[in-house]
Amino acid sequence: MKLATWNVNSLKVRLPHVLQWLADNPVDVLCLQETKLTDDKFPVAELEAIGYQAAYTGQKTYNGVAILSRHPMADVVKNNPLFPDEQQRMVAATIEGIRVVCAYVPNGQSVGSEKYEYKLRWLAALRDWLRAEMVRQPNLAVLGDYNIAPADRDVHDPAAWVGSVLVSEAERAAFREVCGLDLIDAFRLFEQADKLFSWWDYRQMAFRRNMGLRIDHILLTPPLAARCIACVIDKAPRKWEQPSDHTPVIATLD
DNA sequence: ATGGCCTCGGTTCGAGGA
Repeated sequence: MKLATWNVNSLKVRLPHVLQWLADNPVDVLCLQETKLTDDKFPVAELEAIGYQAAYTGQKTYNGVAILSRHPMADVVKNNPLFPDEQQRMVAATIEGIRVVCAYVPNGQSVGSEKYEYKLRWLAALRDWLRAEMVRQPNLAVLGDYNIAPADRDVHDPAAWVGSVLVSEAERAAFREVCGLDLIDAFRLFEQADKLFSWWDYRQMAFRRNMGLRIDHILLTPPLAARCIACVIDKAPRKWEQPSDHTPVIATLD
């Protein structure tokens, strides 16, 4: 069983990339963020043609999330019932006995801004909802763009980034609170090389210079962590023409 | 040097992302 997450930064622009990536990597589940599509524009037929069904919730211009699955999906929930929100940032479904949560955590813009406070509130509500959800379904995976680099080793230049949005202490504390529910960062279950990231700015030739952050994560409850035999970041699509600024993360379960 | 680049909406610039 392979579960993956990818912020595609517009599914309209990146549909060919997604189709190509799934042809190369026929994962069981792919969580997408920043689809930026209203539901009437979601490419259901194109995905069905390659064997994936979809649960999705989107809006014009911003945000939008989806779960693509080779297997049937049950109990689809759109957004956090504990956090009424115009912004479409979460979708969940039960697939092959696993509660899959796809999350697009707010960016936060800058420390102390209104959007930053919204990010922290959003994360607190996510934690509260996950706490209840884990009781109902101990096999739970939260995949997505967290917009948080959990530790300095997830940052290409910690000194340059210190205190700024995506790495600030309050954001890291919010991330640790989610992990404190007993959710484990699948990537850190394994020995990993240094300087592996999931996002690079489009500017400054950041990808070529590996000036990145690891902000896309797969969190697993202990029963799933025990089944996890690999977690990798696939840099390949970041080298393709007209890429997303994020690249996929994949967890393999026994 | 506090911007660089990309996407969107909707026009040729501003907002937002990270």
